[in-house]
Amino acid sequence: MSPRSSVARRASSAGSTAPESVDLGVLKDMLGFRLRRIQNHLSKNFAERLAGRDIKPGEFSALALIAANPGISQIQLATEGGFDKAALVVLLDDLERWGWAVRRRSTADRRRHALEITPKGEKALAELFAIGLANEATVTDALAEEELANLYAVLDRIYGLCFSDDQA
Amino acid sequence: MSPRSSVARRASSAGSTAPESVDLGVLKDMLGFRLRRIQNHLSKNFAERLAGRDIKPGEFSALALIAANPGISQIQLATEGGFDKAALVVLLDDLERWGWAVRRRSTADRRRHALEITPKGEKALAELFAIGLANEATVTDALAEEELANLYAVLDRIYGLCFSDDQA
DNA sequence: TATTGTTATACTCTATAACTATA
DNA sequence: TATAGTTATAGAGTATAACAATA
Repeated sequence: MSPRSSVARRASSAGSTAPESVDLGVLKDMLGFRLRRIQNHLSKNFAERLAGRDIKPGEFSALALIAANPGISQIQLATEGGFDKAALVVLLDDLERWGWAVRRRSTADRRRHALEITPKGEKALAELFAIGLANEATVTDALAEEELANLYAVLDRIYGLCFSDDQA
Repeated sequence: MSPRSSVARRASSAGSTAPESVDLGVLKDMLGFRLRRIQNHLSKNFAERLAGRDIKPGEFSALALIAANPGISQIQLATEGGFDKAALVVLLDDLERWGWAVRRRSTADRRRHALEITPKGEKALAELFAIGLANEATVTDALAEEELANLYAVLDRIYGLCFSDDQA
C-alpha cells in the first residue's frame, strides 16, 4: 500500500497531489484515466524544467520527428505526429527563427515543404532529450530494464490497436 | 545514450494515418510521448462518443470521484483529482444544474462544501461509464486479462513513483 | 492569519474556415 | 477538382489573482 500520510502535506493549490488518497471508484477500470494522470504529471514537470526557455511542449517532439525523418512534409508531420496543421505553422516559425530547422521547397512536389533539422537544432535536440530523460528518470530508474521494455511494447501495441479498423 | 544516427525509414507508404509510418527518433525512448499519443487518441474518441450531450471530459471523472467519495470537499476533489479549483466551480455548476450532484454545507467546517451524487447522477454515471468502457474496448478486448491487470499495476506503480519525494 | 469557495481574467491549445499556389 | 501551406479566428482548457465567509 502507498503511504497516505502526505495528504495534508501540500494544502496549497500549487501543485502535486498524493495518489490513492481518494477512492477512484469506476475510474479504477479506465485505462484513459490512468494514462492521463501520469501524463499530466510528467508534462507539468517537463514544463517546469523548461522554464525560462521559450519552448512550447510540442516543439521538442516536432524537432525530434524532423531529425528522424529528414525531408518530411508539414502535412505528414501534422497527421502522424498528432499536431494540428495550422498550429504546426507557428511552431515551425519558432524553430526557424531559432535556427533549429529549415523549410525547403520540395523538388518533387512544389506545394510541399521539406523539413530539415540544422546542426544547431541537433544540439538543441540533444539538450532537450537529456532534460526529457531526466524528467522521467524518477519513474524509469525505478523499473527493471525488462519491465520498462515490456511496458513500451504493450503501449506500442495499444497505440497500434487504436487504428485497427473501427476507428477513423 | 543513443543518438539518432540510425535512419531506418519504415515509410513504405507515406501519407496514411497508420502509426509507425514515421521514425520516432529519440521519442522512442520517452515514456511521456507514448502515453500522450494513446491518451490523445482515447480522449478524442471519447469526446466523439459524447457528441450531442453537453458534457465536458472532466465532468465524467469528477462525477465518478464524487460518487466514490461522498462528502468530499471541492479542494480535495480539485487537488487529488487533478482539477483546477476555479475550473471545478463551473464544472460543479453544470452537475448541479443537471441534478447529478449537490453541494451541501459541511457541518464540521462551514467553509467547505460536502459534495454528494444524486440518484439521477448515479444513473448518468453508469451510462457514461458504459460509454467509457466501450470507448476503450478496442484496446482492452485485445489484451489478455492478465496483461491488462499487469499494465494497470505498472501504471499505478508509476503514478505512485511520481510523488516519491524527489520531485519539486 | 490561513483556508474554502467564488469570480474575473488571461493565456495557451486546439479546431475550423477561407485563401494561395501548386498539382 | 484536390492538396499543402498559410492566416485569422473562435472555442475549450488551464492558470492566476483578488475577494467574502469561515476557521
